[in-house]
Amino acid sequence: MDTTYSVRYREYAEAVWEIEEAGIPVIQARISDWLGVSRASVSEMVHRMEDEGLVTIGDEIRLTPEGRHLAAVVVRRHRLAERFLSEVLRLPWAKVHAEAEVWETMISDDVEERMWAVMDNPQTCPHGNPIPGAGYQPPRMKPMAEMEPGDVYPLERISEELELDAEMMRYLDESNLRPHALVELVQKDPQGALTVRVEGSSVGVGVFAAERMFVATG
Amino acid sequence: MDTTYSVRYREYAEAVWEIEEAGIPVIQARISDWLGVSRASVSEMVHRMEDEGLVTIGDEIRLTPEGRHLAAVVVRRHRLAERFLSEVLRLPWAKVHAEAEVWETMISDDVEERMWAVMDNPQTCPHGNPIPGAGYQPPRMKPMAEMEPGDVYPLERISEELELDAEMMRYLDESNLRPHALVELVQKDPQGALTVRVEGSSVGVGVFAAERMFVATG
DNA sequence: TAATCTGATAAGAATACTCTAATAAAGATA
DNA sequence: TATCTTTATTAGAGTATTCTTATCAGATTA
Repeated sequence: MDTTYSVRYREYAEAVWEIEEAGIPVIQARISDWLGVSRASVSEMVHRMEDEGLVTIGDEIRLTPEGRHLAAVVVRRHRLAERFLSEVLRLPWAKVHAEAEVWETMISDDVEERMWAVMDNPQTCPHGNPIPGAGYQPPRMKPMAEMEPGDVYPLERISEELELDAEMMRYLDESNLRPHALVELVQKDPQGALTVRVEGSSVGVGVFAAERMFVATG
Repeated sequence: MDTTYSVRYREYAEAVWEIEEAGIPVIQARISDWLGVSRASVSEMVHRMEDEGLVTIGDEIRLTPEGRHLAAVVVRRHRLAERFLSEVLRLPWAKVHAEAEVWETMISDDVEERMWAVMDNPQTCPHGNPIPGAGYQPPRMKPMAEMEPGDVYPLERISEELELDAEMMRYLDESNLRPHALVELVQKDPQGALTVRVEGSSVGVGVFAAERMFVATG
């Protein structure tokens, strides 16, 4: 399935999916930032993808049904791999994202199927992001940045964008800021940086991170 | 470690190792056969590898210490991956070789280490080929083709060359012709094809295969 | 209204392979 | 000895992706 498209096409499709998911307008310049390639390269690639019927180019770049299906496969394998690396291989949290970038392209249909079977049909990656096709029903959520002092909510999700920063992931892991941890907002400084209390200790969270971590409110 | 060399260099190094291990003279034409690329490509590639100090080109192509180390890493990861795919993911035997071709070049140091830890320090791949660096002490062996009617020996090893043929692997698996199975030679036809008895049933084995399967004699 | 910023594109070149076709040398065979 | 086969090499080109540099259109700001 979908070995028809080159690794690079699949990674571009994934990038579009994730940028969309992060609520960022999907324009070429954002894809360029996301993938760390020049804008010229993105221009060429998205046009080739348009020729292949994977995207349409307008005010924004949009996945066609075929492109969306391709992206879903890649994102699914990425998150499933993260889960597998973390749960089965017990690789430290900070490393799973980078490894999964590689795994997402090496997992075949057969291996994917076996991974589902070995784990207990996980619905999200270890950071709480939904695995497409796993039937995850997200609770009501809001960014941690919008909590008020005294609020206590369970952490639900750490965005893909934040996962890119391995240092930050190590910090969150060591601070027990993981999905399902109960988080209490202690205070918010004038610039929006938070102090939260989790498992008995206080932890600082900057604005950038606080806008990309979500707590379940319902 | 060794991300310094491109995937293709690593695959060529692996091919040299395996051709050597199969007892075939390592010349460019054999590498071309083994990898399924043109001889012209092999000529260019081995010269580039010579420039990089990975091989020397003489009557035969020889791995330098650096090239040998590189090849050992790739072969080790290949066989470790086969073991993992077979034992942990329970992928059918006939499929693990092809999957491991992909895995061998994508596994990182971290993942390799975790794979060792999850399995019980395996010494061979599921087909009995030694995992370099695992300290396997091979028993005395001979090709099944050299057995005499009435001989009974445990199967020890199915060569890498035979693994390439997924149909054959399925056949061997279904016939219970796996490492450690006790094999009795029933008869040998004039052209050398064997009839063997394994786990109560009789199985035919052609010359090509019989020369590439080894039984432990000591 | 002009300067600046953001986004998209085109031209031209590089990289790391791959191929086919032509040629040459060495070895085997008749 | 002549021919056939195997092996290695070179020349020339193709592919998929990347880059830098230059240009241009639209939007925003001064």
